[in-house]
Amino acid sequence: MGSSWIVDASQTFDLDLNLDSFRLEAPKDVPRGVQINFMGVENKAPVKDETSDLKAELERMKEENRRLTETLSAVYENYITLQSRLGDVTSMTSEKDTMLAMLSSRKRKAENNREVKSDVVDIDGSINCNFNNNNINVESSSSEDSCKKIKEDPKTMVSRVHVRTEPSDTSLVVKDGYQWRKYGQKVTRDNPCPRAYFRCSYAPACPVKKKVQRSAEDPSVLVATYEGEHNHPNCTKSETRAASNKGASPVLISSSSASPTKTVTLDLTRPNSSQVAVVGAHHREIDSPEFQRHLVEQMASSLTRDPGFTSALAAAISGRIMRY
DNA sequence: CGGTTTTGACCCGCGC
DNA sequence: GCGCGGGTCAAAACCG
Repeated sequence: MGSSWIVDASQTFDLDLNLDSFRLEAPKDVPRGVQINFMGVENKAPVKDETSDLKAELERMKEENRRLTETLSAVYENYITLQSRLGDVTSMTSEKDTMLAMLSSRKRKAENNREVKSDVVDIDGSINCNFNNNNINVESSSSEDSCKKIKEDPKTMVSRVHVRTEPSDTSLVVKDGYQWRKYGQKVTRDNPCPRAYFRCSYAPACPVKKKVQRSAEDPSVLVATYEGEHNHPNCTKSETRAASNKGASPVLISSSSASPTKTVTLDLTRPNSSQVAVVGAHHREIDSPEFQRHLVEQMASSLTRDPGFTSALAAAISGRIMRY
């Protein structure tokens, strides 16, 4: 594993989840029919009592906020530690795979061109981890791909995205913020699952192509291979509308032809995960406002699409209302 | 009605 | 030259 950058999304936007900031308990001695406001301030209370109450409340909230911040920091550190350990373990695994692949490569020289996945993993030493659904692994290479056209044109960028989907999901749809038109499907020799061919339909002149096929080893994993670069801006809305709720939703990290290798691993399934670890990506791309905006959009859409998050939010709100 | 998907046919490069 | 396999074409079907 090479150098790495940690992008802390909390640097760009604050998400204050301290629900205790919105205390809705009514004073116990408030008679029925008396209207109170949501700040817990009784209109008829004397000014001095009100001030002291507010001060006490403020101090208590500060203390609670401090404790929550410490807890969050501890969780974040644990996350980073686990992430690095996982990276170590998987890189060791990929090194072992490299040795095995090298030993067996001579025996199956004729099939080397079809061993794209393992080759890319060997060359990149990338992480191929799957925490749970929607976990994504993006691999990119500029010249190591087996595709002949790519070898003829070394500037053509090829990136590979691994998307874990629901086992019941049989569609070959990978939502990546662009609008695609399927132009072919083929059953290949080394994989019983058909491979779908897509072109970017947002711009007729856009040279980008996408191939999507289920992994032969793990049918719940979709492997999307992107060739070329989009020559137009993103079109998230149209893609979202066209793809509806079907398909997995990775984050597309557009790759420049100059970067030989790129691995991006995102875990969008944790509602509290505000950290994104980007390994081996170009710093300028991470710093770019477009990248960060896209990141935030994807995080927000991931949260709102998550039924668990929305139901928990609804339960929390309704619980507060019922208590009140 | 226009855009998308499906699917069989066709093209092309590679290995034997 | 021939067969094989991956990639593309294009007409028909489908859908909103």
